[in-house]
Amino acid sequence: MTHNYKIEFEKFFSYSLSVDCLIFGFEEGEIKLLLIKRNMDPFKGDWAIPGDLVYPEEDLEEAASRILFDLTNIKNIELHQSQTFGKPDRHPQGRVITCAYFAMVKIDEVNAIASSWANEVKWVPIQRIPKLAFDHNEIFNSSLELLKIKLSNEPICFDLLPDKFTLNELQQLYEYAYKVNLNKANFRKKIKPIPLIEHNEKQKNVKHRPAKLFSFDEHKFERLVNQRNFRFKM
Amino acid sequence: MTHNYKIEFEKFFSYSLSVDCLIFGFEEGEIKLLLIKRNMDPFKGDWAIPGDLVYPEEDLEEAASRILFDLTNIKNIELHQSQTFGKPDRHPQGRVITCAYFAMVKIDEVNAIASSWANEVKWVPIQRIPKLAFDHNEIFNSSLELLKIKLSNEPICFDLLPDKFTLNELQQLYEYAYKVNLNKANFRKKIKPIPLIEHNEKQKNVKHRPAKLFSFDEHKFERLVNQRNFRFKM
DNA sequence: GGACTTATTGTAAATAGTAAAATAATTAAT
DNA sequence: ATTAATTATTTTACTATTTACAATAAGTCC
Repeated sequence: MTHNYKIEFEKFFSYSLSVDCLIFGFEEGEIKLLLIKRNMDPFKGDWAIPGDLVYPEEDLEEAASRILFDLTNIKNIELHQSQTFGKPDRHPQGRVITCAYFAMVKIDEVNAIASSWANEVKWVPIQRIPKLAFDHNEIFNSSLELLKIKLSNEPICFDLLPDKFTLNELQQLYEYAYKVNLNKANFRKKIKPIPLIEHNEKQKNVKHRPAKLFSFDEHKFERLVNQRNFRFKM
Repeated sequence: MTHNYKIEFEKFFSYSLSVDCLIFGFEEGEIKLLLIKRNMDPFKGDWAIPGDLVYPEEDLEEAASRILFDLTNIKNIELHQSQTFGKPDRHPQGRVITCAYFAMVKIDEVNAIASSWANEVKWVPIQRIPKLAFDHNEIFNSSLELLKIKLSNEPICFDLLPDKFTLNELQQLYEYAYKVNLNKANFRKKIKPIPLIEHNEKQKNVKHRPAKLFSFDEHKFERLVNQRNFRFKM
C-alpha cells in the first residue's frame, strides 16, 4: 500500500461493490438454482442471479444474507463465499466488483418468493441454466465447481435435503451433482460412517415398498469430528 | 440490483479495492510465505502480506500479477484467487475491500526482492507467522486452507519445488503442509501414477547416498488427464 | 573396508471398493 | 387370500488399494 490516500482518494475510492447470492435447492432428483427476472436496466428482462449493492456499513456476508432473506424469508443459514469478479467492464454503469456467495436451502421450506426484487423468480435445474445477465454464467460455473468440492468434503448435502429424507434421495443428489450413476448397495456401505437418525416413519404415497426416512445427526457428527479425527468424505 | 445508480452514485461508488498477494515458497523442508515490513502508516513497521490498490482499468488478477512482479520479478505464473474480505472497518482510512490471491514460486529462483514497496522482506515458515497488519492473519489462515485443498487435488506442489527435486523433498512438502509423518515406502508407491521424468543426475553435496533427481512431466500429465480420466489425488 | 545414512524393493495384513445375488416390504391384479 | 411386480435393503464374495514393517541396495565419509 504505497499510495497516498489523501491525494488519490477520488481516483481510488470510486468503485462500487455488489454481492450475488446463489441459492441452491434440491427437488425431484435435481439440484436447482433460484433465478430472478430483472425488472430494470441493464439486462432488463434477462434471467440473473439475485444480487445487490453492498451498503456502506454492511459486511459482505451480511449483504448476501439480506438478499437471501428478501427472496426467501430464510435467516441464519450458512453462507459460503465463492469467487469475486472485477473485470473493469463487467458492469455497463461503472466499476462494480461483485463477490459471489452461495446458500443451500431446503426447497420445500421456501415458499415466500418474489419481492420488490424482481417480478419473476424460478428454480432452474443446474444442468439447464440459460444465458444469464452480466457475467453471471461465469459466476455460476465457478460457484458450482466450489459447491461440488464442498459437497464431497463437508456434510452440506443435508442442507439441501428435507429434514427427513430417504437414502435414495441422498444418492440421487450426488448422482445429479457429479453426473454419475452409483451402485445402490455400495453407496449405502459408503455412507455407513455418517451418523444418521433412523426414523420409524416411512415414505408415503409411493406405489411400491416405501423407504425408511432418515435425518442427519448433527450432534453426533460434531462429536465424531472432535473426539476421533473423523472426516466427511464422499 | 434495484437501485437507481444516478441518484445513489456517490453513496455507492465510494469504495476502494485492493488485492493482497500471498507468495508461497518451499525451502529446507518448510513452506514459507513472503512478508513485507510496511514502511508507511497505517501499521507502519508491522509485517504484512504484500498488497496494493487495484488501478481503475485493471482486472483483479492483473493487479495481483503486478504485485508479484514488483516483488519477485516473476511473470506469467498461475494465480489462485482466495477469499475476499470487506468488513466495513477493516481499513482505518476508508472502505477498502481486499481480494486475496496466492502464487507459488520456486524459492531458489527468486532473488530480486525489496523494492519501493517495503524496506524489508522475508520468507517466514507458515507454521510461525507472526501477528500481521490489518486482518492479514485472517487472510493468511483462509488462504492456507485453500492452498491445502489445492495441494491435494492439483499438481501444484511442483510449482513450489525446484525444477529438479528428490522424492524426499516432495514428501517433506506434504508432511509439512499437513503436519503429518508419512511412510517413505508407501509415499513412493502412492505417487507412482504421477508422471515424473527421472534424471540421471543425482543430489550433490550431501554426506550420504545421494537421491535421484526428478522433474514433473507436465505434458504427459496433460495427456493422461485428457485421454484417460486421470485425476491427481494426494 | 567398515560404519553410517538414505534409497529402493518386497511382502503380508488390513482396509476399502465393486459386483452381483438374496431377501423384505409394499401395491395391485387375480 | 394368493400371486406377480416393483422397489428397498441386506448379504456375500471378490478385487483392488492402502498400510505397516522388514529387507536389501547404493552411496558417502573415515
